[in-house]
Amino acid sequence: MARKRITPGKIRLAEVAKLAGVSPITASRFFRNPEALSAGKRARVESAAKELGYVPNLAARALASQRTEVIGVLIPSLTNNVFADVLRGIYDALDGSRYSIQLANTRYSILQEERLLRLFLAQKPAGLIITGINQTADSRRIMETVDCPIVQIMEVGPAPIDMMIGFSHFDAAKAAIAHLLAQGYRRIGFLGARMDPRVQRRLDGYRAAMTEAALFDPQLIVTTAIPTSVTLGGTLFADLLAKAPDIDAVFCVNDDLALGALFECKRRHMAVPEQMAIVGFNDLEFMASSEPTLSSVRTNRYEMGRNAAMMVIETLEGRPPAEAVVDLGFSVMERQSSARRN
Amino acid sequence: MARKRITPGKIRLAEVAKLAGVSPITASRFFRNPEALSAGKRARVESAAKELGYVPNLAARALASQRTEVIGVLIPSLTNNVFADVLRGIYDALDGSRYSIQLANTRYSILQEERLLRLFLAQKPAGLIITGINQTADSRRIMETVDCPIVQIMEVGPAPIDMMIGFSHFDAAKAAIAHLLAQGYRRIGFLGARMDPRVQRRLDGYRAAMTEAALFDPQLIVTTAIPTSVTLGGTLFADLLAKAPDIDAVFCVNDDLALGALFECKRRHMAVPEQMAIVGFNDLEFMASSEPTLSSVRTNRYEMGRNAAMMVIETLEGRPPAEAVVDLGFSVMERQSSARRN
DNA sequence: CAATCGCTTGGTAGCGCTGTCAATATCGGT
DNA sequence: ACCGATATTGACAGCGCTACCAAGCGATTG
Repeated sequence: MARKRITPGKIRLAEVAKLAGVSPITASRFFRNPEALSAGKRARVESAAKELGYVPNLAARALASQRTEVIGVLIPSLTNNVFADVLRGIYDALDGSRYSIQLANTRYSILQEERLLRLFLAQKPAGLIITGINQTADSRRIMETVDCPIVQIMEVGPAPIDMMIGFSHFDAAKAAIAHLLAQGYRRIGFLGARMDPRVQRRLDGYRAAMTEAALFDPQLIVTTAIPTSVTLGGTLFADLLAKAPDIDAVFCVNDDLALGALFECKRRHMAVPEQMAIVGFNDLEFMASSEPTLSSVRTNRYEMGRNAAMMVIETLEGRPPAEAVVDLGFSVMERQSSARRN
Repeated sequence: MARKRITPGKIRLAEVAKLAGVSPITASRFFRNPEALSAGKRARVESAAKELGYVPNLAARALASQRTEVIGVLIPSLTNNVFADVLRGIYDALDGSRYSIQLANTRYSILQEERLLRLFLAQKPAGLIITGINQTADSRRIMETVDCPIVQIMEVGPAPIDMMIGFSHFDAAKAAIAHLLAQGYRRIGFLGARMDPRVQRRLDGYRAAMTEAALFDPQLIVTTAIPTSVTLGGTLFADLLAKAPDIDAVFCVNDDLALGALFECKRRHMAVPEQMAIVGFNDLEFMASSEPTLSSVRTNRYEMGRNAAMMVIETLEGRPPAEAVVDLGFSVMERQSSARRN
């Protein structure tokens, strides 16, 4: 024999409908599309729901409607402040909306990403936000066949899966180097850690700018696969100085490395910027208040997250954004650490 | 008339069962409790599921079983690095398990927290991780009546709702001050931002230590409700110097403030620690590599997150932890910025 | 040899909601 | 007063899975 209802006191949609004197379907519609009801019934259902403290059962809704109101978010790291800002933007945009977030951490592995993607899509998310433009071929194929809005964030590039929001890491790095060149620096070193695809493109931008200026020298480049940290910034900077003692500036692929380099300069009693200019990337909050203040490339991370989430929502509500690819740009923040030579 | 099945090709449990030559119920059991099956059927169902690429429908499962495999996590901030580490611990602990996370941001508001709590609990989470021990009376009541493991994290205190893992912010701050006193500092300032309950308790610890040493002076305390930042650290430190120019040390409620204070010292050409000792709180990564290296109080944030998640899981699997309240302690990291006077 | 036990397996119904389509109410125009 | 069009409402069945209970089965026991 089958089970009996165990919780006879629970408030279901049927109870609300009964109290409001309408059919369950009408009550259901109230929660999904209130405009479809006549004003009278709408008010009746609303007060009935409030009186009973009704909360819809999302599992039942998801089962019956074959979709969820969950937006999947795939980011490579939870620790990196960069993603903290993006996430904050996403959460802010979704706050108060019907949608919620399912967050997963790919740990910079596109295989892990593919695994998580399959997991997500099996649950029919309402939308998807995924980091970067380098996915496995299988991931791409899966995403192209799935029927929900997808936004790739953090960078822009060719062939978006659906939508895209970010900026050009190549251009941003190139602009940072152009700034150093304009300030009169010539032997500009490069410090890179983790070397994920976006960092690689920053390296490409550096290489392009240096080559154009006929100043490129592989000796100026120090990179590692190790995850970034301030301590690592100091270590890499020491390595760079050992390889190329005559450098007059250093471009760091992120602000942690830049801060580490600054501390290492202090340790060696090298004056910044007189003996060594430093430029970071991302413009985290501390860059503007260090001593000396540190130059960096500002990226609009919060806006990126916020807009990405809004693009998903707008699409879901039938108002897809005019542009599928949004370039948020960047700005080179020129501060004391890269002041003009002499 | 009712709708027809729209997706005839979809792989459901019934298909797996058919291919495996067992009843749907047996197949269902395989996914929930494989040990209950005989070895033969287990293998058959397993290979059938793999062959068809079966992925269970979580909505249907949640609806039928009246529970979910989601652990709710309520934290006050996404930006604060402290919570990033905790989150990483939680995600790591749940990685590979059947459980997933629903994350929400209370923005340091216990009213917001209560709202989110109701939202969460209405969906019958498998467990709950909530920050701190200061909830509204209603929140407490709700949590006490709900039937799922709950872990309060970040601090320990009396009357846990269910389980608890953290450390004493009072003791930690007191130990930091004791360290400064032992090093010979006497006029020790206090810098506080945001002033959430845990920061308040750090202030209490400071006050207790200073009072015991007969050195307490309200002029030494500068606090603000503004969220913390490195820049703010510099500003508050400047305020403190204006109020009490004769201080010889400063205790900052977090490392960002400490870094800001360090930069402000450099700007004023005050030698650290000769003219001004600095101690932070949390021991973020950069504290060990700044110049000079900065003393701090190490807190075990990753472990806190990891253990909290494991406590929830273990309880769910019928192996509740021996101790409901876990004190992870702290350690005072003594570095150059608080080296002995003279 | 029947009774008992423990393990595995299956049948039935229902979890709470919504898609589909039909039915009814409302309305303006002729 | 009639017609068609539009807005509102309702009936039905089913989304995919699992709780509950019962039955099958071989082994053990008195």
